[in-house]
Amino acid sequence: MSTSLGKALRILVVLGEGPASLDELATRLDVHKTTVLRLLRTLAEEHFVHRDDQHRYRLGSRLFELSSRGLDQREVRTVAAPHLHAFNRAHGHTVHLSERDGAEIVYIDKLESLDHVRMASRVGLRGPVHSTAAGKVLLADLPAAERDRVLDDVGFVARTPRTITDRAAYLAELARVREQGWAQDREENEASINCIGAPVRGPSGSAVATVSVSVPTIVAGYDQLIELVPSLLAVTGTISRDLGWRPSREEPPA
Amino acid sequence: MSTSLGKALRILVVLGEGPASLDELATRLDVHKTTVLRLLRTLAEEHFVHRDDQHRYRLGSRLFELSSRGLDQREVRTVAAPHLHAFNRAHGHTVHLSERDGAEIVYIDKLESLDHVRMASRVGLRGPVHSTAAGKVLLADLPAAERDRVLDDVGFVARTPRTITDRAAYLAELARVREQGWAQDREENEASINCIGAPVRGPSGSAVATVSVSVPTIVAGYDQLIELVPSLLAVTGTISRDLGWRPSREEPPA
DNA sequence: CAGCAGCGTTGCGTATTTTGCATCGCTGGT
DNA sequence: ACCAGCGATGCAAAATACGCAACGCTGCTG
Repeated sequence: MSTSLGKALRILVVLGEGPASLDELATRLDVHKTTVLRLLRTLAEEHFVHRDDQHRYRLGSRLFELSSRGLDQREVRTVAAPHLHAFNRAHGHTVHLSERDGAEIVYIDKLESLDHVRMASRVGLRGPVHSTAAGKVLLADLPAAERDRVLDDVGFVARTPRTITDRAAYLAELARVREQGWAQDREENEASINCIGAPVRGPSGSAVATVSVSVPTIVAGYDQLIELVPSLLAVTGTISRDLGWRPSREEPPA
Repeated sequence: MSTSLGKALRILVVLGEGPASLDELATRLDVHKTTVLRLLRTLAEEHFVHRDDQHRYRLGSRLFELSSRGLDQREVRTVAAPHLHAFNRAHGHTVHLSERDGAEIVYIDKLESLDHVRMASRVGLRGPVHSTAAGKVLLADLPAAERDRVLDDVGFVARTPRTITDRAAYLAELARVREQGWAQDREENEASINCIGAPVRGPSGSAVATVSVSVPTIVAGYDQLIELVPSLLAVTGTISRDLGWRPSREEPPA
């Protein structure tokens, strides 16, 4: 639509991979130097990009500020933060808070594992809804009509040999998740990483976000991970109540 | 320079203040609805902006991802993080890590105070170099020539009645800071907030960043804040050594 | 139930903007 | 001192964004 804006945004994305010079950017994006230069100038004026003494560009402070502001605008995140910290300190595993956006989930908070094995995930990153515990949790809770509409957009690409790639099988999995109140992902999204997730509910009773725990198989086996389920459900329960959820109603009216 | 890009960036800035509708954005920015719509579409395509079901726009996940990446690219931040956490846990006050950018300082990390009184600062925000402890630290360490060049860009605006607004007085203050190895700010940047800061040094011996502690006067008086100086110097010393600084040389060769 | 108001959306002609080229200037290396 | 590499600039051509006017949808209100 707006081509110059599109180019500018792609510049930012490329800079996300690391600092770069004007030339590098022009080459990587296949845009003429002069264009890139001018876009960089406006980006720099607004501090979206920073130009250092050696004419290298990197992401600028406005981006950090906006991100911080945007994250704070999410009520779930603010409410969940202290509980996630406590949970992370208690068990030491990587914890993610995610929301759904169409057929993808987005990490809106992440707490690093205390071991030295770290995951490559990151706040703002997106993942498929069909291969993650977080995705299963959020889809399981959706009214059938909306869920089906979302499923139409799911490509069911096999991320690992264990990924569920069949719509019917996935629906069965969702039923299981709904019944037991939490979801698992046994190396379905990333090889050597297991994950469990449970829903955070808002005042209406519907799932607004998910807390999930990711553990590399070398750190802890599946059985050990499953032992964390009660603890995980306790955290999501607390966060939900803090958000105004009233546990009384068993089933949301759908 | 690039007007449409400029408009798009301003859209992002406005959205930083909170979600908004197409109309609100068009009015606030004084840009025609149709233009805003098209810019929002390209922004949304790249996930810089998110459009929810009710046609309200908010900042999108790409921003969060880029911010997270950009912050990780700063070595200081990664190295400093664990030490800052420890310091924050030990004393409970707001801690900032900042770098200099021209005549301003930029917060590249922030740890919240553990009391309920919180500061309005934020990662990515910028502050004047002449009224903050962080600014004093970073300027004090600069070679005279470069320092003078930076000072030419300092407006010396009075942020509070106590702000140093005189170049000569500021130079004297910098000399004091250089001598004692740390800086203070007694309600010079914000009324009712005192602050102390100390330099983080890189392998070359020059200050690459600052750690500063901000405390509202109602929480602790100046004298109590000063008691933290040894502890603060210990943290910055540790971070500096982790960055490859060798304490042997007393004075950098300048 | 009908009419209305508010808001988002679209197509199109105009004109502003961006673009790419050629050229210049600076810096750092040999 | 020269050359190579890279960043910066002015200008003319052209693609692009712009603003207008009008449409359609949704949710009120009479």
